[in-house]
Amino acid sequence: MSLRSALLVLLRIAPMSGYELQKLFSQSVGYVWHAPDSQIYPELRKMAEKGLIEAEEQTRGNVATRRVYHVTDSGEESFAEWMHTPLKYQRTRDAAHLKAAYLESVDHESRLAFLNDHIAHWASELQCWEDEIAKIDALTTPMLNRRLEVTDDEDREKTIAFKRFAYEGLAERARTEISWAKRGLELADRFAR
Amino acid sequence: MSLRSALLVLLRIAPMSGYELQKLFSQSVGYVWHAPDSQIYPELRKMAEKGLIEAEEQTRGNVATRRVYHVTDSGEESFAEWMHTPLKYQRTRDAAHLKAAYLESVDHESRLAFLNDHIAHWASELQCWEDEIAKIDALTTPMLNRRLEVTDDEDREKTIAFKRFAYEGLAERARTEISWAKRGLELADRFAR
DNA sequence: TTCACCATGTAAGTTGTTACATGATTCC
DNA sequence: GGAATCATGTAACAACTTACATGGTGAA
Repeated sequence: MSLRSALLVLLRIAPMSGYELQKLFSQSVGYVWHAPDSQIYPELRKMAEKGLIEAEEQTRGNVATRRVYHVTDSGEESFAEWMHTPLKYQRTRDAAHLKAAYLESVDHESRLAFLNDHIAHWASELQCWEDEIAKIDALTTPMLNRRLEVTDDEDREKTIAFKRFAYEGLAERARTEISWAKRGLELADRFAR
Repeated sequence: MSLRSALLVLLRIAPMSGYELQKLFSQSVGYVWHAPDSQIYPELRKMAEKGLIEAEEQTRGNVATRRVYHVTDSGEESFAEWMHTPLKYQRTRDAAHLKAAYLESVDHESRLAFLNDHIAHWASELQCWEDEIAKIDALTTPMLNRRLEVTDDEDREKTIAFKRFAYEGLAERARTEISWAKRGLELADRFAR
């Protein structure tokens, strides 16, 4: 049910269409949660059926319509419930570490390729999160600013602080992965002929 | 297809039945990869159909049978191919960080509960990996020892080193999550009344 | 004989991926 | 007129979860 929570979270910030949600999911927010449009539209329909959100149908031009969803009271309740419910931590499924455990069975070049890929992947994620943190500090995040507009003065610092905290955690994880893989490169060099 | 790879990896160490694989998946190995029996048995069947593994049927007592699978040449090839193929890093879906970003919307106690849960979860994972590393160092890991038995002397150090390296990465990640959540506790205290 | 463990599955449902499908609007 | 973007979906499949279902073996 976490796609539902992710959608609720975003719609709470501002009413949006499926298309806009999908765009967010393929940009910065997408690095925390991602879903393709084929999953978003049906889920929005289901949420509307359950009364968690409501659609306001807008006509674009003469024919096209767009559905802008907003969170209902029942949706707010559902969000609060999710926030108060302990997370189910599911079992790890970590292909990278599984592979790493068997690197002795491949040649030096393949080891380097694997480790450099790992570094490149996490470096790009890190970049994304550092950018996001910089934007939070500069107050140039559109989504955060929209949220702050409807936030009491006294709660603004808190809102910003936890947002930053979340992204810091993601950045730290990326750094951990990078430094691990770099140590792997050193290890690989030790076993190179 | 990574369940397939995980099964191949384990069967390469030693021929095993589905039951034994399932037990490994719910013990130490299960912290790198996990799958329930309902997924394992059908997958083994499919792999046997494709010729990646072969079953040796053993009768237990008078009636029961157990199928001990071993990796075929074709399975070895498939393993090698997997090792040489770049990983597809899929998009993050991280409920913990998603929730963390909205901690300002709940009360102090709920914040503490969330963060302490996070710490407890990762502390238990960390414990598991540190134990595993200690066992690797003491050469008391049954699976690793089985692998070492069929490994050339010159490759043993390498085999041990990469295994340790993999678990170190998992341990470091757990430590990162714990220290992040601890900073979260400090942050929560700052906003407590 | 009862309990822990060995052993193998099916079934239904949810979630996520990939590919396909369509058409409108806006700006250059 | 064409390209980028807006906008909404369906279909098929793959992966994973949860619950159910069955029965044998071995040791106290």
